[in-house]
Amino acid sequence: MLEKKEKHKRDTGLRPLENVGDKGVVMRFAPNPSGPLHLGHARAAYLNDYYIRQYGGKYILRIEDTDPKRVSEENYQLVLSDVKWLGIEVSDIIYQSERMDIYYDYCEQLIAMGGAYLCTCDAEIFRDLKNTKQACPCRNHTVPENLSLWKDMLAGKFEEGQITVRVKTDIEHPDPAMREFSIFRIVADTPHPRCHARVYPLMNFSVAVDDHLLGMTHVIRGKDHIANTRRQKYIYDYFGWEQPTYFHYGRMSIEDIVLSTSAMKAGIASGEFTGWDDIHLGTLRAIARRGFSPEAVRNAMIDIGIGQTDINFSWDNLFAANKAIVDPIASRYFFVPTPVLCHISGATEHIAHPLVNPNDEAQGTRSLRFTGAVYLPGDELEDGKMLRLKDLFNVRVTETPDGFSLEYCGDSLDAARTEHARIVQWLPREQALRCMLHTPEGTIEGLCEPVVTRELNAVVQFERVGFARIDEVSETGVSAYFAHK
RNA sequence: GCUGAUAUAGUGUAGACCGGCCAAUCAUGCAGGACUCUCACUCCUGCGACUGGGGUUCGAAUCCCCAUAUCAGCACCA
Repeated sequence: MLEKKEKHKRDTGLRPLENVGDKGVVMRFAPNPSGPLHLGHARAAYLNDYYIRQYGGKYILRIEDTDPKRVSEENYQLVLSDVKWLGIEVSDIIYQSERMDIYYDYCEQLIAMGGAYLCTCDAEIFRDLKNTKQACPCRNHTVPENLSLWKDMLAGKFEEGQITVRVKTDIEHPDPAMREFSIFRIVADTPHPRCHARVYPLMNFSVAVDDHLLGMTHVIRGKDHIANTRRQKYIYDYFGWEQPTYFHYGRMSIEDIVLSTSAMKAGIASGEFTGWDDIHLGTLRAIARRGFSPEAVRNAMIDIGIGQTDINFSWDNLFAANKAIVDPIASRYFFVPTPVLCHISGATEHIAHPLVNPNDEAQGTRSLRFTGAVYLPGDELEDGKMLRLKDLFNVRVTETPDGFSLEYCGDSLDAARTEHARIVQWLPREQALRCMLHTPEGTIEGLCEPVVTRELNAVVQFERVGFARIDEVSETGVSAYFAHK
């Protein structure tokens, strides 16, 4: 039994969790609504989701919207719809902006027990003191003084930047990151779309309070939070709470893709990108548009796992994961890139019936009627070569001063095989629809089967070209996005 | 500068906590082959890695130290 478990563990990739309670685990996905979700978010979302599915329990979607400068009404919707696309098992949605009173209350408690003080020092001055392990004068406030300042802060008696609440840690802590960090600030002039606050908790406070109140058993987040975990320990200790079990996964860099929200925003504003779903971006919307399924992203992320090592995200691995999902179900069609119209002499009318999916004959066939002229991929035309038009017949190519002339040379597949003729995709002159195939490297103009129009939003395989998602169809043409080979 | 972490094939990952069964797993990629009316799928074969140096030990990918490289934090962002 144990041996079996060991083996299973390896198959699924992620190591088992310790400290799992009777009711399973409570974990969270906690995005900040400052833009749409991207592949980096997907990793956090799926790693947590993996364990919820494994052990049962609760998966809390916590919207961390305590910085009014970074949130907007539009972004909430983006995040929610992206979460939906991910298909994770969310049991509750919490908005931190609705919990301000809770944070204020706990802050007051923390002040009352001497764990925090109000600091009116200028941020830069404080930083210099902190860097030389010196306490600022505010650290000596008495508890009543602090409580009174806290009330004044809440009452609006200070301007933005004039006062902050700091946790009393250890001003001589060897790690400068641990010394007396801030947990509340004033944001005066930026209204919050969802609450009427002026005093906002900083992440280390709201996260610690919420993780405890919501009963988190395990937290999986990026290693940029390692220091925060240790800072939050001070808060847990003051309140006598027990910290959850943490995992901090490493940095993931992604080649050839724009990931930072600010860079994306700038690019969209300048017109470099068409929008959040521009295929040069690493947003989930872009990934979806290119024809990747959430399951493929999930599998790729679980495969990457939870390690602290910094990694290079590999498109190859995502391609393979997506292919595994899409190949069995994608309908096959002909797409002819850089098409050349060719007349074929010596052939009678034929109707070809290529399989919609060669691995599943039940999906039927499509039919292409040859009446004398076809479009062929320009790259395949070469003087003297025999070509096999897939599911149709063989032709001999001759180069002439004004192009290529093709001559019918039999139906025999065996003949084509013995001559090592390439089997190529083709389209009848009468059954060819304009098709723009967009790839991150550029757009390929071509033609496709007219029935592709019924595949809107589906991923198809253009034979010998690759998988693509049909993004737009009209009577005059099709727009498709290339996923991978 | 200070603090903390990480380092296994081209890429990702297992093994490291509890040293030997690891001349190192699986996937992906690449190369070759079989199958196939797609350069897809499936199948077979092959390629390819323990950052470096010391130490502990009968024995080290695994423990310790140093070096190097990379990353993170040191915000009144998350």
